[in-house]
Amino acid sequence: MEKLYFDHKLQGTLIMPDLNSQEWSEAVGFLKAMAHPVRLIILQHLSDGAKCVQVVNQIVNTSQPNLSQHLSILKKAGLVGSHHNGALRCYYLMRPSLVRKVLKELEKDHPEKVRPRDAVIHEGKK
Amino acid sequence: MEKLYFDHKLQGTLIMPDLNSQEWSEAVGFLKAMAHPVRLIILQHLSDGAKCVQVVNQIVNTSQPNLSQHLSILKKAGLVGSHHNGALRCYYLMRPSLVRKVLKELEKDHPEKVRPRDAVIHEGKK
DNA sequence: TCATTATATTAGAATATTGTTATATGTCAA
DNA sequence: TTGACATATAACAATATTCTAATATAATGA
Repeated sequence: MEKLYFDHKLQGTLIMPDLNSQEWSEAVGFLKAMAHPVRLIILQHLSDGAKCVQVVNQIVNTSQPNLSQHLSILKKAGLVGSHHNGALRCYYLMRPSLVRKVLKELEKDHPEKVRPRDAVIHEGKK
Repeated sequence: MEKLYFDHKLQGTLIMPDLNSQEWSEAVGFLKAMAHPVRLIILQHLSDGAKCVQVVNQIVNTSQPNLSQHLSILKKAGLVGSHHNGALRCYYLMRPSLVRKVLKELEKDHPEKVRPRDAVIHEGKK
């Protein structure tokens, strides 16, 4: 993994032009972590406030070990953190704004007006 | 795949409460499609305007068949569409607003202030 | 200390994703 | 029609992800 696909020095005026290689990987890591139904549900509920595993386990319909693994994946990606609360362990968002905004964008799934720009670029090889 | 993890009828005031099962799958599909370095680069560049495969191929550092496969994945997910332009094929965003906003959120990677809410919920089993 | 509860870790099979190589299809221009 | 170019598809090996079952750890209360 972590093959280098792209040299960002080439860029002009794009969204995300200034991310270095590591930040780019982090961004992909965020998306990967979110791209699973169980983990997206977890994030959805953590964006409503920190919760202990017990509670999350009641919400998400999967086994305890599986839930624990998914939480671990979210943690490694840097999307959530955790702290102890007695015998319990509670998780919270580490990137609350990112997570909430992405969820909101996914929510309003207005099939947007697509207007393929007329000026299509096709220079071919130089 | 497509196991059912969650019954949305349970929900209170969450982000994305109103998505039905199919819409939820679509949302996860969007994230999955975006969660790959090559595909994220493609989306980044398409968000700057429709482009033909040739041009994308100059930007992304991978083989032609591999690029074609990634474009196909993006298309199946519903994130991009394509049209012919003579012998060329051009791709454009089908969800421009979604893609751009997610990219922008990933861009400003301000490690956000995390304030785990004091009122942690831990009701345990009823 | 011992059980109990809460959570994490490990191991492994099943499945999915990825990249490469080879080949197919479609368009255009000569 | 033929050849060159542009892109897609198929087949397959390599790798990654996922879930389950079993086990481990850690805190709490009797």
